[in-house]
Amino acid sequence: MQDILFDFISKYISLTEDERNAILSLDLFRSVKKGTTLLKEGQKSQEEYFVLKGCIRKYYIIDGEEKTTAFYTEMEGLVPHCVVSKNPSEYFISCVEDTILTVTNPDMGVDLNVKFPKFEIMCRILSEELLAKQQINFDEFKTSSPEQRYLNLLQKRPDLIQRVPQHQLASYLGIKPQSLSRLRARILEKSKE
Amino acid sequence: MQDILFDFISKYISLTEDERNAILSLDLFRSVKKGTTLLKEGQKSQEEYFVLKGCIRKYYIIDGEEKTTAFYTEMEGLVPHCVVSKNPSEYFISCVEDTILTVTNPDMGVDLNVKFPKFEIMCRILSEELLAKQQINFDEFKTSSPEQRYLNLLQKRPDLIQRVPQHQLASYLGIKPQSLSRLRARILEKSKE
DNA sequence: TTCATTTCTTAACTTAAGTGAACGAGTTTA
DNA sequence: TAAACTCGTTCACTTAAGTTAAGAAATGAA
Repeated sequence: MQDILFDFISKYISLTEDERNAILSLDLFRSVKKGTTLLKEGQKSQEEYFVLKGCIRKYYIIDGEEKTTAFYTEMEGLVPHCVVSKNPSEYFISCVEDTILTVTNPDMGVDLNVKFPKFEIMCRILSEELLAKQQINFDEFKTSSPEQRYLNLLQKRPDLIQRVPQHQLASYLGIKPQSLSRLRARILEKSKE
Repeated sequence: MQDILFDFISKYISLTEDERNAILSLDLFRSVKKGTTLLKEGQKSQEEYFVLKGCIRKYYIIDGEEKTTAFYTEMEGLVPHCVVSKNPSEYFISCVEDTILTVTNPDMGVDLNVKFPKFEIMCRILSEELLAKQQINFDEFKTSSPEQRYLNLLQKRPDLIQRVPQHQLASYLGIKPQSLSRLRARILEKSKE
């Protein structure tokens, strides 16, 4: 399981045996069952997550309705906003599938960064990459219709459509579950012609 | 003019006289007239911008139509995606108003980071803050209707609605100019009752 | 298995956004 | 100054998403 993590890290920096052991000694790995809630609205958690296997989602509850705004799958990391802001969380995080992830907190990051400055570099690169990706995603979302967004998702993350319930996908696309159903039927109808 | 920049930096790190001079010696400041295009689709620019005064916008041209996806005003910085990806730009950047900004390139950043490691720290903090803000923004966009988005903007950045043309605001809100007009009329109508 | 719950789809109706066209006000250009 | 543009608004019409409700299918628990 560790191998997945080290493979990922090796894309950004190379680690010595010592450094690997330092990481392993932190005991980061956790297995969580489908449906487990990792973070609740109102909590002041300090936990950061990195998904090794499985899928977790972020969602708000607005007027009693769940609004899923993000999914994180293999090789994707999530620093909840409350960790950065030190305020109570505005949202929930829970497991869509049985999931294996690493759980860290900012102090551990600081420790590692002091011992191994390489880490600071990797974190900066990761954060910049993520920001760039995020902005492109946001732009695509703004400039396209729900139908285009769905077709786009079908291209870019076909796995998500398989592994995630429709009603969660719907709010991820910014629409209601009924509209997603209808939209899918419409696309199917078009493709028949 | 420099004071604005140093005031901003001082929120994150404190600078010595030497460091200030090193920054000033780089000759970063540029004044640009309203309407000037800083970056065109297809270009491989290496320029990063930080707005000291004025307003710039990022827009795509899709099917011959301008789609504005972001505005950057005082104290906001922008690293175009093409700088990170080294690919031709997917979008344009131009000035909504007469604007004063700093223009840097990644090499200058690297130089500064080597001479003054503080800079690396500030960049990381900025990038993390920005990512967090960006994600909250995206979540809000996904979970609200065009009308809610407009009302939200009215709360959070009332200045934008004054200084930016309506048709640019419209695509920023993910809708057509006509729809924004109608939506505003609708809100006005409601508030009369 | 059976019952309850969740999830997905369908349908009818409402509401709002997209589209195409027209108009007036304000700007720019020749 | 006149013509050409740009910008915002309005209107009529089309299309798609929101809403409410109902029912079928899948899932989970007793």
